[in-house]
Parts: sequence; C-alpha cells; structure tokens
Amino acid sequence: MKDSHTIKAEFDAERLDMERYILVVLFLVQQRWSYIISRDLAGDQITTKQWLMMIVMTNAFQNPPSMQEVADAMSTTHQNVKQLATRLETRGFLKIERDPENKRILRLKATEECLEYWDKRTAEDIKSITSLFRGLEDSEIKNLFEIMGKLEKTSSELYIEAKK
Amino acid sequence: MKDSHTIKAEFDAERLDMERYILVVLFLVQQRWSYIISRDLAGDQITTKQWLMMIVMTNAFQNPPSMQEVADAMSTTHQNVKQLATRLETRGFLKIERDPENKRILRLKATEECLEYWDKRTAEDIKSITSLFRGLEDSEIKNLFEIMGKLEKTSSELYIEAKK
DNA sequence: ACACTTTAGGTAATATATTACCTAAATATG
DNA sequence: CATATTTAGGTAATATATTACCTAAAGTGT
Repeated sequence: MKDSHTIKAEFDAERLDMERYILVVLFLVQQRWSYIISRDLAGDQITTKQWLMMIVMTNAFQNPPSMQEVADAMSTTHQNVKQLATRLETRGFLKIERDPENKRILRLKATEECLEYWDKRTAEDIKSITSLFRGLEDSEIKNLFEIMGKLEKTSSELYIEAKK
Repeated sequence: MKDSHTIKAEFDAERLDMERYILVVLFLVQQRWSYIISRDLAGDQITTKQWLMMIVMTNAFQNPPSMQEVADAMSTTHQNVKQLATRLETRGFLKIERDPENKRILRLKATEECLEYWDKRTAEDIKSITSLFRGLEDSEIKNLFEIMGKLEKTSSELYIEAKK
C-alpha cells in the first residue's frame, strides 16, 4: 500500500500538471480572444489592445489619467501606452493634453466621439463577451470570477517583485 | 416585490459583469505572467513565447511538426512561427529541416542542446509555475482546470469560425 | 496528361511590448 | 538655496503577431 509521502507526491504531481495545463491554456485563450475581438472591432478601425486600454481608462480612473498611471493599471510600460495612445489620438478617440499643474505629465482624455462610440457599441460588446463564455454554468462563472480575482492578486505581487 | 423577469435581468447583469471582469483580468494575468516568466528565462537567452512554443512542440507532437502544424496548435500564423523558429534556430535549440517526402514542408526539430536545457530547467520550471498559483486551494485548481478546459474548447470553435 | 485548386511557406509592412538610454521637471536633503 | 534624487515622458532598437500578397509544390478531376 502507498505510504503518505507517496500519496502526497502524487497529489503534488497532479496539481502541478493541472497548473501547467492552466498556464498554457490561459495563454492560448487570450491569444484566441484577442483575435476574435479584433475581428469584431475591425470595422471600427480599432484593435483589441486599444479597446482594452479604453476599458481600463474608463473603469479605473475618474479623471483623465497620466500615461504612467495607465501603464501601471495595465502592467505595461509608458512607452507601450504612448504607442497605443498616439494611435487612438489619430483615430480621434483620445486627446493627449499636458497637465498645467505639472508640466511633466500628459493626460489622456477621451473625446466626445469616443464616448458616443462607446455608447453605440455596448450592445455588440455584450453579445461578443457573452459568446466567449457560452457553455459555462452560472456557478462556473461565479467560481471563475473568484479564482481569477485571486490570480489577479498573486500575479500583481509577483509582477511588482519581478519589476524591481 | 420583484417579478421573475426583473430577477432574471439582474442575474444576467451580474453574470455579464463577472464575464467582463474575467475577460479583462485574463488579459492582465497573461501580461504579467509573460513578464514574470521572461525574467526567469532571461539568463538563458530565450523569451516567454519561445519557451511556450517549445512546450507546445514537445507536448502536442511525437515527430518534428511542420511550421503550419505548430501555427495551428498555437492558434497563430505560419509567419509568426517562422519568426520564433528562426530565433530558436539561431539560439541553437531548433533545426529547421526540409521534409524529403514533401518538398513544401519545413519541419522543426529540437536539438540535443534543447533537450539538455529542458532537462536542466525542469526543477526551476516547477518552482516558477507553482509560485504563480500560490494561495489557491487544491479544489480551486481542480475547478479552474475544468473551467479552462471548457474555455479552451469554446475559444477554439470561435477562433476557427472567426478565421474563415 | 492538363487545368484547377489547395497547401506550405516566403517577404514585407504595421501594431504591440519590451529594453536601454536620454531630457527635463519636480522633489528631497544638506 | 543648491545639489542630489526621483519621476514623467521621449527616442530608438528588438521581439512578437497580424494582414496582404507572392511562389511553388502537391492534390483533384476530367
């Protein structure tokens, strides 16, 4: 009969295998979602990453955020935000304005056109988001919601640690 | 008192809000994991995406796969696989060889150095993967494993549909 | 065998994300 | 107040991922 050490080792192996699977599949799912959403947005001349940045900007901030604030909120670099913001400004969705209080800071301000677009798209956004999760029970969504909350927290800590 | 339609609508809103959160956080977590792992691998002169491609190659295929096969397995394009494969070949981890049976096909073959590296890294891989999931109960890992399996399936279908 | 289509991969341009390094404004500290 | 450090953002180079378009080999149908 298996002793408790063996049983523990097998448990760990099983867990590790599942973690490995989750890791690879999470990358795969984000890759596919990114593509699927980009197709949805193609007609509007914006990309998935630009759409994502607008979501973060409107959800995480009351007032127009600085480039660095957006970069932190998205766990990316100010250089990356600059590239996205420049394209969104060209597209007419953003205005990049210098803060009069602090001459180093550039603030990203959503334009009227952006707000109108956002209103207009809500229905389609709901349809495409819903379709990504079809086949999942309400209870599974709830579970996933809570687990992703924990992964968000852990990944944030490890990210900050790795950045140092 | 709320009628059943109202209750249903509130349920749907709650679910949609959770789905929206899951979507954004999944992108965020993959962004952070990608960065964290890249720091781990930096000393070995490979990137997270290169590491991921090697994992897929060794797990999904018995024999050296073609570029297109790897692209399909990773839900990306043959052009992208080409870029990654070229860098891995320069790094000494891959050999790109023409198939004598079918002159159109290029097969990606792991080198001796790659296999040795893989053996050597196993312990570190386990440590870094495990750390990504710290704070999650075994039951949560199991739940997440199953739910990600469903998302993998749905996203695959939607991806294929969007590709058409 | 011959035309038609499909499949595998190539090049090039563009978008996203990083590292590396720079300037200038703001802040801290003696 | 003068100097040192930190902070916000700039440019440029490189890696990854896509679209668009091309060639050639292989497969199909008659």
